[in-house]
Parts: sequence; structure tokens; C-alpha cells
Amino acid sequence: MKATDKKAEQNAALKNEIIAQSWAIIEESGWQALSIRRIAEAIEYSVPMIYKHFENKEAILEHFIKTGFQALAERLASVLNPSAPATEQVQELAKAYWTFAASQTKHYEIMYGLGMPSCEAVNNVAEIKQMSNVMMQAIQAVGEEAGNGTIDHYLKVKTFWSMLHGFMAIELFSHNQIQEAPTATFRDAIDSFIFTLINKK
Amino acid sequence: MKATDKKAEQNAALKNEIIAQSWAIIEESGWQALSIRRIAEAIEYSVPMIYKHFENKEAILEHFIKTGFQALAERLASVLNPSAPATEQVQELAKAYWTFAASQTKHYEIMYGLGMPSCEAVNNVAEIKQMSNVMMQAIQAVGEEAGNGTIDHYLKVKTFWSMLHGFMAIELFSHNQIQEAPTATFRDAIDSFIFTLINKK
DNA sequence: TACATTTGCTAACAGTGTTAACTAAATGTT
DNA sequence: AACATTTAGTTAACACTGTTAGCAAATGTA
Repeated sequence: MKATDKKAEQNAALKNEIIAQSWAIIEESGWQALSIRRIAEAIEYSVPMIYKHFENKEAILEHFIKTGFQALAERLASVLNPSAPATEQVQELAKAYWTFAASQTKHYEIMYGLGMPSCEAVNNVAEIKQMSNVMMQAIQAVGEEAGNGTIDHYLKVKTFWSMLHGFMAIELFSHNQIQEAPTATFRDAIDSFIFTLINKK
Repeated sequence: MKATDKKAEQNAALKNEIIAQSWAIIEESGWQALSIRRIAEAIEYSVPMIYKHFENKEAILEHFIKTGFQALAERLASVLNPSAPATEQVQELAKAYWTFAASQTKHYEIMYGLGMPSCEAVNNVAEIKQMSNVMMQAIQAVGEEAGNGTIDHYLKVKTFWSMLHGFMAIELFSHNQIQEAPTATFRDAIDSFIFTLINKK
């Protein structure tokens, strides 16, 4: 079975090459510029070879949606420091979210920019659930630390996520890019959000 | 000059027809499905006729971005009732924003979905400024009513807008549509935002 | 060596935005 | 009325796009 293994390896290698070259194109020219023929030229294979590894073009972009949310979820999880004050953790999460969107803007654009078309996949994307779990953890911790048991955590996570993405979208919309460091507006909004977690209504 | 007037009228009529048929296509199949040839078929003219009235396809979509923000700004302005309590006005604005996005989802998708490509135009779009002016008015009123002079209104408008759009985007992202009435999550978030306008820090 | 399978390609189909070059009709001028 | 000129509208092409059917060459198996 050594031969078939080698084949499988070569197969996987080509698939990785497709992914790598696709990403190179996206990084250079944006995801709108990704075309099957450009990929084919980059991997130095003919067009139909790509369809041996991906059902269609959308599947390639979906791959980047998935890895994007995966990377984001990991980044968020990595700043979750249970020994730090809970409110600080939420701030760190927000900061990490901003930094991800700012430094991986091309990735962020695919994740939300394509968005609606490939929506069926969204609810099944485990990475998104993972992300919201991380948020949930931090938000819950704030509630507990403040002795505030009346919070609807699910509701707050959605609000948190909406706020985070809202700022990113408007930032992209207005300036076509996201500056490196979170703005005062953003930090203020996050602080306000945290405030609503602490204070019982 | 009657003859040239008639020509101008016919010209405008065809332009309107292009817009109308384009919109019909978008409403039926989404803005991704809009193509020059489909428009040409619908207006019963040949393809190059369209280029007599619009520089390119993007210009047609940009037209809908503009009219979209115009309609949104008008809707928001129409619920601005100076004799009502200021906080209630902000709530009404948020509700109106939601209702617009829910009832004119195709329009809303073009306004933000295309977004990044045609970004240069954004800052010049007077309709967006008009929208933020309406928001500014209501937010300012809350601050005054609460005797809170420490608010940075510009900052709060941006936060407000980011929150509103953030919710719409996540709603579209998760369910591919926006339900008719604002969710409890949304109303709660808006109330929290208003809370930060009232309370001095 | 003869057959079967895999590997990869060419070439096409149907669609896209965009434009150059043309015809036919309407207009203006003598 | 006859000619010139502008205008309205067309056809047909170019250079792309995603996708796939069919074929040739290389490989593995008997």
C-alpha cells in the first residue's frame, strides 16, 4: 500500500497547493479576483484538476471561511486568561477580535463578505460555535464576579458579537480598512457593554 | 426647442425603465443575478443602449445604494418626533432602522453587501451624512434631557450605527433574513446604549 | 505483451461586462 | 426636394468567467 499512500500524499499536496496559491491570489488582489483559471495557472495544472479537489469555486472560498473562523476562535481562546479579572477578559476579547480583523482583513472580508450566499453552511460551522463559546465563558464570568445572576448570557453573547462585527463592518465601510489599534469609540462601546453586564437592571 | 425636450424626456424615460427593470430583477433574484443582458432583454433594447445611460454595471448598483440610503434616511427622519421623550426617539430610530432592513432586505443588502468595492463613493454620499445627522439629533436630545454634557456625540453616533448594522448583519448572516419585529436581544442592546447616554461616567 | 485504470489535458458550452463598427432613421441645411 | 449630418439602435466581437464532456498518454495489473 506504499504506492497508494504516495498517491494520497501527492493528492493532498496538490490540494494544499491549490489552497496556497488561491490564498496568494486573494492576498494580492482580493477574493473577487479569485478565478479558477488564475488558480490553474498558479499551480501549473489545467483547470479540471481543480475540480478533482474542490466541487466548485465556492467550496474553495468556503474553506477560507472555515479556517478564518477557526483562526479567530483560536485567537480569542488564547487571550482568555481565567486568573485575570473577568471584565478585563472581555476587553481583551474585544481587542483580540479587532486585531484579528485589522491584521487579517482579507480573511475577515471573506468570512462575512461572502456571507449570505453560503449561509446554509453557517449554522453547521463548528468554528462559529466555538467562538461564541469563548465569548460566553468570559461574559458568564463577569456576571458571576459581579454577583449578577439575572443576565441572559445567550442574549449578551449575541449583542457582543453584533457590536464587534458592527464596528468592523462600519470601519471597513467607511475607510476600506481597519486601523491597527482599536479606536476610542470602540473601547468606549465595549466598556459600556461590560457596564451592562455588571449592573443589575 | 420642443423637439429636444421630447428627446430628453424619452431619454429619461428609458433610464427610468432601466432602473425599474433592474430593480425587478434584483427583487426576484438578488443583486448577484443582475446582468446587463438580462436588463437589455427586459427593457427590450440592445445591450449598448444601457451604456448610453450608465457608465457601467456598477453605476446601476450604485444608484440603488444611493436611493437606499436616501429611503433609510427619510424613514429615520420621519419617526423623529421632537415632542416625544428623547430616549423614546432613539428607540424609535432603532426600531425604524430594523424595520427598514427587514422590509427592504434586498435594498439593505446592496447598501452594505457591495460595500467595500465602491467605497470611494461612500464618503461623498450625502444620504449617509443625512442619516447620521438624524441620529445625532436624537442622541444629543437624550444628553440634554438628562443634563449630561460630557457625551461625545460623534462617538456615540458611530457606536449607535455600528450596533444597528451589527445586528442586521448578524441576523442576515445567521438566518439569511431579518424577522419583522426587533428581537428582545436587539431592544435590550438599544436600551443599554441609551443607558450610557443618560448616565454620566 | 494485453488489458484496465488512473492522470491530466484540450476544447467546448453557456454565461459575464464592455466596446468598436456599422446601419437606418430622423433631423437640419441649402 | 436633395443633400449632409446628426442620432438611435444594432450586430458582432473581445476578453473574461465557471463548469464539464471527451480524449490521450502514462501507469499498474494479468
